[in-house]
Amino acid sequence: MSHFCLPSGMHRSDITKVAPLVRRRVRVLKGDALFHPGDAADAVYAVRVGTIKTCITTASGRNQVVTFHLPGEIIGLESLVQVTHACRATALEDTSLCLIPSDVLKAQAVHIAPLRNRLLEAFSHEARHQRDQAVMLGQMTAEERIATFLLSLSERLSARGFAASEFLLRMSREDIGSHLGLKLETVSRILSRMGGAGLLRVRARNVAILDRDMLEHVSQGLRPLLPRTQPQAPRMTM
Amino acid sequence: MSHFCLPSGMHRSDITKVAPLVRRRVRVLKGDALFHPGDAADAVYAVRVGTIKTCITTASGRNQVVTFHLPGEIIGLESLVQVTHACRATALEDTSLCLIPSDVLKAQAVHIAPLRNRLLEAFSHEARHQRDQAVMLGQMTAEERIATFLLSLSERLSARGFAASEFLLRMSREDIGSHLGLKLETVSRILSRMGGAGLLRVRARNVAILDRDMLEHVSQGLRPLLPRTQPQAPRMTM
DNA sequence: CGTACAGTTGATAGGTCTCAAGCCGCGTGG
DNA sequence: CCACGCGGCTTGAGACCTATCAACTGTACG
Repeated sequence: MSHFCLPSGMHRSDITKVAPLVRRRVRVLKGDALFHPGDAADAVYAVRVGTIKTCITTASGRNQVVTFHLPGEIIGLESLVQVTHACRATALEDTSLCLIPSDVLKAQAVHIAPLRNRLLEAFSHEARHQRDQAVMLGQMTAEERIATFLLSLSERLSARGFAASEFLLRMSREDIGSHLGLKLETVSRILSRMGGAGLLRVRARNVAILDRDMLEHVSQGLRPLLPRTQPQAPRMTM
Repeated sequence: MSHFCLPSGMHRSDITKVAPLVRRRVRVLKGDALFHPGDAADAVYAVRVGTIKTCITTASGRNQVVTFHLPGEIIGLESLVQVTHACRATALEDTSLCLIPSDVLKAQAVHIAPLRNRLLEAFSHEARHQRDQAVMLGQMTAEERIATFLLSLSERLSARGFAASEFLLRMSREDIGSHLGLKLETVSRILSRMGGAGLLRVRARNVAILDRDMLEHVSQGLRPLLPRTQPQAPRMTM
């Protein structure tokens, strides 16, 4: 339940709470990086408009999308603790962010109790989010992962005032797959399948959720898998 | 690299730092629970002797081992932020822990800067750990996962002064599988395979790492999979 | 209008799961 | 002390899901 709403970063209200600390705005063009692995980690960011993905590269050179950051969400909390970034943060569309220098944030946290608590909460939230992601990757099928992912996107977007049931996927099929531990072909197939089953309407990167209840059932594995090819006569009378 | 040393909780030195705050000791017998989901989350624990597993149950009723907590590691950091536990913490052997009430910890953190930083670090560490877990589940094969898991155990045990290359698995094959997103049969098969290949010596829950270099190669997918059946004559001269 | 890239779809291969049978170690009780 | 039974573990055969390889379509952009 509560483990499976997978938004990341702080809540909406957090943005306004720390508003006085914001030092400047940053713009990142589609495809450009906000920071690279190895860069000095000296600021925390909040997405104002746009979308950012953070990717990590493993020792063996494989890449994985760790998180998609939507408007209102926080990036780079780790810079309060570490000196360099481990991830690469890339803009999926032209994006503008608020920048708060991490030393300012740390200095202010000494005096302001609510801010301290907010930081703890944000970290805790991040840990929970990553744990839920691990649980998802550990035991969900491809269909369950994609259903969960779409519902999470829907929820987070609607929390920011966007339409809950019709939205644009800012990321490629490959990005989605990377985030969910799947290949792009599998993502594509399952989106098509969900479209065919009437759960979604998918046209390129436009997605409309047509049957949210059913999608939730799928996300919890309560439903036999959707038909792989066409349904056929399910079982003849012997 | 640094992403794949997967210890959880604070470092060794943390234990002593917060020693004055410790209010009492707790003992949990093998198989018993330290706390259940829904229980009030009002304390943070540090393992003194023994091993604890924390499990989460998803909305669909499936269970997953989130973390194994070895001596020196921290449990229940979330209680600084949340009022109830989401996980179940179970002892894998008779275990004794230090208990620090979370309100005491929070109160002290107001005055003691190093403690504050420690808490942030611990949270950040936890988030990183969970992220690495997600990356592992997202793209590693069963062999890579198990190699990574064994190396992580070895590293964490040796950090606490235990032997690095020969240790006892406190958890069942099923627990390992649950933690790694695999079934117990797969865990068993792969341990056997690694034994047969000379990387390990496995007898029941005793594990000895015989070829750490090779195990590291396997953990990074740099090696063609170990032979599935018996090694046979590796390759005859045609 | 053609190139390039993202996405779709098909056929096949491969890894892990499932189901099933047996083995082993250990605690219990005769 | 040994027989027994149970849970944890091993091993095998087959099915299933997802990856892989490949062809093709559509679409954005020069």
